[in-house]
Amino acid sequence: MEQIQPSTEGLRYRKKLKARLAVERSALELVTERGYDGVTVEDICARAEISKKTFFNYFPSKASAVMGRFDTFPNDEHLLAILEEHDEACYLDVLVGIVGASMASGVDEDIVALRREVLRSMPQLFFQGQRDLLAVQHSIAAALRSYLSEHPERRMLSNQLVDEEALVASSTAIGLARTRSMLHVCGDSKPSATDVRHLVMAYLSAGDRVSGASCL
Amino acid sequence: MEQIQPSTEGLRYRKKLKARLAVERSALELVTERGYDGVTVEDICARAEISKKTFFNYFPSKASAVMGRFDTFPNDEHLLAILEEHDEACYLDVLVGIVGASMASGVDEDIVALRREVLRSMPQLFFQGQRDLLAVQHSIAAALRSYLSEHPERRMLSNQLVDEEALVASSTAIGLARTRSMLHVCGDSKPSATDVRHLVMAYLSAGDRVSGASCL
DNA sequence: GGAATAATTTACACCTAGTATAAATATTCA
DNA sequence: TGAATATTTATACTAGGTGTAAATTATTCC
Repeated sequence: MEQIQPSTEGLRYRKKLKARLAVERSALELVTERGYDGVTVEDICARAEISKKTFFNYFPSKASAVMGRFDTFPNDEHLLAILEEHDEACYLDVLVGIVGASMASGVDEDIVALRREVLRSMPQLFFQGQRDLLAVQHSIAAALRSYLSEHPERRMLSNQLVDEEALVASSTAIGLARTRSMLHVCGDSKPSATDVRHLVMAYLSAGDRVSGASCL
Repeated sequence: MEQIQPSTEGLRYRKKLKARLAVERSALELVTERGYDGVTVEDICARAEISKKTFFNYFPSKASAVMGRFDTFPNDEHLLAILEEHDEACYLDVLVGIVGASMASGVDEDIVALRREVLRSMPQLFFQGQRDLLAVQHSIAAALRSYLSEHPERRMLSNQLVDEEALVASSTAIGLARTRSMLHVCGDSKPSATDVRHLVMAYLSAGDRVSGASCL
């Protein structure tokens, strides 16, 4: 029987876990004390007692140490497979679900609570993760290009080209995932992907209920 | 009679304009040749024959030289004033209109065409401007916090806190503006802010017309 | 337990975006 | 032309992020 994860126990593994936690905790504490821009990666390294290079072995960016990594976000083939599989639901909901699930995976309770505190008091941080989300967005756009080409019946913007729908969709999916995260962190409900989509729909259509409407 | 723009003619002004154009042209040409990541700011400076510092006097970031600046985006008081003024329309449409207008202002025909070409062949670039959009988004969020506090009747997410609505709204406005820009650049229609909002609404609701729906 | 081997960490040097400062240069206007 | 002013420049710096090769550290096999 082959093991999927090369090492899921042993000293090496435990140290890794501890180091990763130390980094996340240090990052969140420092950001709480001095704000995002008042903290450098080297500050975080110093507190977590690791080198800068090790930091970047664990986290692809400064933001990811504070905001969480997209650990389990599937690679391109896997993503496509998931889309193929969930052909009963709106693909946007599927994507928003995956992005959400990959955001806070494998992090301990403590860190999740700390991060929530930090985000509640500095909601601008919701928009710091851009660089990391870009990779996610690219994957999504690529997967959708294949998927929608092969399953035109699943398209939701039939008047646009497939490439355009993929572009708009990847952007929308990330936007919905972020909105969901904001609602979850700042409020106290945990809306489903579908809930968030409905909420945003209602939000957008509320625009038509104002006096004059449609002018710009 | 006081002049609003300190100098709208004279050698100094003309040189400025020429330099700015040279930078935009150089940036777009180089990116066409080598891709965004294959070009450094210093490459652009070399071709445009200016120093790096001058580059950053003209443009707040590398991305802004390629994608366009937000020249005329109003400052916080002005933005608030605009919102107060346009009380007949959906505030999202107002914001999307302003963002769109401030993106490609004062640029010559040539550059607009070049930029369009570049974006059509490298649509990932639509997501490069993040850093610059962040400032815009902050302004919007701040303006909305005041505006919605003083005009609760204009709120569109009455079940959430004002701060939450401001957060979601600023994010949504930027998203809509980007979607509009994508549709405009990649397609050949120029949808209005309201059109885009309606299109996205239709898009989101199309998700409910699939077989199973609602699961994640 | 100890040596060979493999995985990680580290120090170090490097690249690039972006900022600050002060000297040099160009423009304006009298 | 020359004084006042705006702009550019050279230069040096900070910070995020990457690549490389040496040094640690864990594992494994005897």
